[in-house]
Amino acid sequence: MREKYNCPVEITVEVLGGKWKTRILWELSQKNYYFSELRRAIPDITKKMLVQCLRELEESGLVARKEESGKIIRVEYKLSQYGENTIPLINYMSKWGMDHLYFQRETEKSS
Amino acid sequence: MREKYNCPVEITVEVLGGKWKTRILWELSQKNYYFSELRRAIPDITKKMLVQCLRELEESGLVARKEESGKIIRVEYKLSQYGENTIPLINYMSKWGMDHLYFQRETEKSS
DNA sequence: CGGAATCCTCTTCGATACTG
DNA sequence: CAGTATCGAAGAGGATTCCG
Repeated sequence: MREKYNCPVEITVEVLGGKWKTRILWELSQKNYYFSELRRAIPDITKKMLVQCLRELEESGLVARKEESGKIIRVEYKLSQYGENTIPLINYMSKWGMDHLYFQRETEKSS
Repeated sequence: MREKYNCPVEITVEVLGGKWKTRILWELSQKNYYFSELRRAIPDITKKMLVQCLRELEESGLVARKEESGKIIRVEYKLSQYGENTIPLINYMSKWGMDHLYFQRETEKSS
């Protein structure tokens, strides 16, 4: 986090910006995921980016990581309690995206 | 716009993503701006990026551009009627950013 | 004033290989 | 299974110059 922001949306862009973070949060808003499940849910993300984004979301306090040690190690990811505050925002972004897609399709037709 | 999306937030990221677009929309949600005013309102953006982002927001149908021809050319930018639909989203992102800043400051204290 | 056009840098992201 | 570590490509963004 920087020291000074001219506008609060800059903070949001800094924390949730980039290609993948909102997508990951959207998945985690549906249910908890093991790492490998999350990869299957987002097939086009690379392992590296998934790890990297999850780490950064964890650092931001939005995502909680739980290691299940056994013969095979599984790691569960879920929204932290605080992270659940992002759900309305993610839902809003999701709705806006769908509406915008519809708008685009309509304006294409009439051109 | 692509053809296929796995998740609606991808659309939103594609249209509003990047460092500047939400910031510009936030300014335009406050009032209409002449180009030069907008530059002063967002001092850290370069002229190139401002022009580029405004063009893309125009193409997306969110921003309207009005040229005032006179001795000196002035161009007014404002949200299009459709673009006003982004205001609630921008406000939500703004509120989330402020809340998150507060959260970060608090968790820093206790560490 | 409001751009367009280059050129260049830096970050983001992807591909691949390796590890406990 | 859930990661690290490197390397390289691509694209976003910045600095500068020129234009009507």
